[in-house]
Amino acid sequence: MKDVIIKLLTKEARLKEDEIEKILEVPPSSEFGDYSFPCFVLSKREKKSPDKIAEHFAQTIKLPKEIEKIENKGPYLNFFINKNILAEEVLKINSNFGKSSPGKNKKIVIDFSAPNIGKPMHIGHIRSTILGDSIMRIYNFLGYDSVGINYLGDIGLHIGKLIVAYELWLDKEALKKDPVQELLRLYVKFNSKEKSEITEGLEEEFQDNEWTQKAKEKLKLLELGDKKTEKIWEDIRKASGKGFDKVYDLLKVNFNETVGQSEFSEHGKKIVTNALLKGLAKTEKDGAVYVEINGQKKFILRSNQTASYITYDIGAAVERYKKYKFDKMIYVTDFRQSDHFAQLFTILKRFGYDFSDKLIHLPFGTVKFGNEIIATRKGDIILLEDVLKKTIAKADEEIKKRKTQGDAEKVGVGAIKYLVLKSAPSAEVQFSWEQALNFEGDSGPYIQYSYARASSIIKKAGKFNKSKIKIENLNQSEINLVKKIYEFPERVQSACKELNPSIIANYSFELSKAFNEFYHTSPVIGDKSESFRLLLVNSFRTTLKNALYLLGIEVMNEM
RNA sequence: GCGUCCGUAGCUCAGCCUGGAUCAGAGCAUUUCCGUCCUAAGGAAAGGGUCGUAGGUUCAAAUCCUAUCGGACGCGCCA
Repeated sequence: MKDVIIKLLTKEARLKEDEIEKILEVPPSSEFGDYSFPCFVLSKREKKSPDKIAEHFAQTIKLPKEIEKIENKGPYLNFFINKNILAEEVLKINSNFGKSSPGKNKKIVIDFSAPNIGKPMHIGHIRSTILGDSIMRIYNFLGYDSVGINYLGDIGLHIGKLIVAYELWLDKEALKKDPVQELLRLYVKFNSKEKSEITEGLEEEFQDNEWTQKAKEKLKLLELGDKKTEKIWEDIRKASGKGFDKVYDLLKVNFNETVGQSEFSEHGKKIVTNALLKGLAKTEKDGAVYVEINGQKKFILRSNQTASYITYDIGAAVERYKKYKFDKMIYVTDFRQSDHFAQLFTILKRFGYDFSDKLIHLPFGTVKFGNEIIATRKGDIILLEDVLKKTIAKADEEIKKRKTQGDAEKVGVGAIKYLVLKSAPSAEVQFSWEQALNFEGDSGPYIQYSYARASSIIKKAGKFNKSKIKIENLNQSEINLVKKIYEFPERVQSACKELNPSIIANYSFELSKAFNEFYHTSPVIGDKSESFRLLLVNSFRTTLKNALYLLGIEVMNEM
């Protein structure tokens, strides 16, 4: 429909297609038509007022069948498209609706979730996980071949701390019963010990005390391959992995590859050594290696010759490119790491890796609870598992109240996913129980509910009667629904382009709203336009299902 | 100090990249109405905003530019 208008205008207004595409807009109200062309741009060339130009077009343009009428209103040329033809198009859609293949033969690697071993997943982690999963689904939907990687933080000082704590205070029974809680207890206990020895007046984060030293020693032992320490590390990884899997199962998030950061220590160091030989990096007197970026030293190897955070990332990036030859790799992490990734990309480029141009960092804002940013160190966190349990319990309650056949897990998980995805990635997210447990209005359950209602109609009707369809005299709610459905493919494409699933989340809500209005004004079964409306409901259902699929939210026929 | 992000109704957020039309849109909360009818996790309606502030660019600014205030964050041989 839009392309018909664009074609028409290229001829009439003598502008290029992409120019028109840019200017053509959707008017603020449907009284002004479905598309609108503001004539300001032409007024200079034509030496006429935009009002006059619009008037001229309105009188002279010959209309193709897809367009019902055009009107000039001030400087605007308004197009009213033929709703019957649009409706016909919408009734034809199938389960592939919205798919296209701009991504054919293109490979995308997405690095997301990436929790730290030994720490539990709390609500601060859900964003990377849910966002990354959704972005992967969107890419796949558009024909890309995407690979999801979970890059586990299995090395670093927090591991050293845990090993110390594990040796001193482990409660074996507790670890068996609830590995996540026990590891958290150990971690918090260590940190409180460490903190108790901080000297007043000095920057606490930078202080090394007896406890910090112990943790560093363990880390060194681990690097040297000490058997006993390695065993503990393995135990911690296993226990921790159990906790992660539980969450991923609930969220139905899958990865193509799960790999520990520690794997890339040697690769990273080798690259640094080579760069050093080529004079691309410099050495400090004490042996630490650095690269100078904008006059600042960025260390890529410590003085004791062990790897730093960025060393692993350098190794991992190079190895991944070797393995996947990706067209794009996206890191989905907290915005606080923006500088880190900018530096990583610069370093790779300087070291001669041209694929560095294919790397993208998708930063997202912090999830806050009250005014606090969640810190594992203090232990005052809300576990992701608990959040999910609570929303699922609420869903269960609601289902029981209604005596229907809903799936509490799908509803509860859907509520959380929707809550996370409806905000643009760059925005900070304010987590509150009130919002998480609100199943009305702009929420996941509202949308799932619309789907269930639609299913219910179709179930009751039994079968479609495709032969007897007449499309005429559509009412406003039918037109709105048709138009909304028709928008879907465009929305998917912009969500992909902008790496922003909230576009689809908002769309799902708008679509559901359009359906619910239709539902109230237009009875389906027994009505004289039953056959048409039934097919419309079916198209709605197909579209909503696809939209929710892209968000990782499941639908059900009853709830 | 340098840098990044955010500031739109009481609260949570769309819209800003790619400036346009009458009242700047939703949801929650508040007030009112809708149940013999496909699931009321629904629908209809009301109140509520000088789009942080001040300049500028433009025929036109929530949207672009500059400055400024407020908030979050980054600048470590932590990850």
